[in-house]
Amino acid sequence: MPGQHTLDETESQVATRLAGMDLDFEAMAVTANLFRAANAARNQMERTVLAKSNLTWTGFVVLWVAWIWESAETREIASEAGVSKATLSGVLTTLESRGLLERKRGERDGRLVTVELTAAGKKLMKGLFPEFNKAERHVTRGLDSDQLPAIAEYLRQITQAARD
Amino acid sequence: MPGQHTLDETESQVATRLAGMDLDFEAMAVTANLFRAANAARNQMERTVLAKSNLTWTGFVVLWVAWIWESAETREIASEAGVSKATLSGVLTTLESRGLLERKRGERDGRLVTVELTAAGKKLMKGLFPEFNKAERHVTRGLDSDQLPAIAEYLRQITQAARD
DNA sequence: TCAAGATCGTTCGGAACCAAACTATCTCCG
DNA sequence: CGGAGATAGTTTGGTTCCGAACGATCTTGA
Repeated sequence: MPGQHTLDETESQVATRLAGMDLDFEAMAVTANLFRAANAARNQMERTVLAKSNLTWTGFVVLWVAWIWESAETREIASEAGVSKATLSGVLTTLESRGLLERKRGERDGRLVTVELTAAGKKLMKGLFPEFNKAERHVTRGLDSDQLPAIAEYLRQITQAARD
Repeated sequence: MPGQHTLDETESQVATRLAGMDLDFEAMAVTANLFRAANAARNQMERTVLAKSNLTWTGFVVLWVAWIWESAETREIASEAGVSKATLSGVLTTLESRGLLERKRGERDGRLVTVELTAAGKKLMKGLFPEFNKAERHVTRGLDSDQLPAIAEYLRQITQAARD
């Protein structure tokens, strides 16, 4: 059955294929598995939690940030959600047209736009987030729970290092 | 200067805002930081390594998989790259039109398509990958190097758990 | 006071992205 | 054989995504 490789097969093929090159294989393994893990977790959550509410990943993250902060400026949201301001602009239009949030021009500074969830948006998040959290527990269930805080900290280090 | 929050500020706001709800905050911290880290690392690498070759992230990953396996079937590539077959189809068309790879219909099985890098594609990857690996080292530089294998293993566990 | 520059969000063009529908091919079994 | 069903990749339609260019607004300094 050619066509599907296990993680181990892939990594040993990588080692063979790149043998002799002056590379940091341990750093490579960390980043490669970082992307694999993030992708797999995202796909899983999109399928099991978000699809039934007809939300995209980014749409959910945007709602989540605005929900957590009660009201957020767009540049905050873009930064937290990890998308460009151009992308955010389109996503906000989509979510606004579905009545989940509202844009408000800044009064003190006319360039700014703040985003606030509508009642419908708040209700959606209130119902959805516990389910989302269940999925978060699901994808981390293979980890020793004593280690979770340490793992979160490792990931923060990567984020920090990647930001310059 | 409102507009930028640190990681700590964000996490403490989350804790405050969701206090009292029955949630697994440690699992939440792991997944939230997983996505932040993957995003930050990806953006960093796109800017510093991929942009100068006019490659998208996915384009690079597709080339990388085909390069590592010498020749790969599209379903393998889609699975390794973490994209749908529909997406892959479009990306392959883009890369093929740029002369970086070739599609070949399977001879034994006429449904299959295998992908192989052209000479130009191989040359590109050979020059690019060491630079990419430097960026991989850069984003992991905040981690204790003794811990790297263990961290890679944690991430494999997440990938595994998210796959069902 | 008022231009020059900085900063913000939107728009534009083109690539990436997915689910669902579709075409082509293969496999299985009666 | 030969049709029913499974499997592979492509197409379609609509959203997300980004960099670059753009207008609008604010800030700064002469």
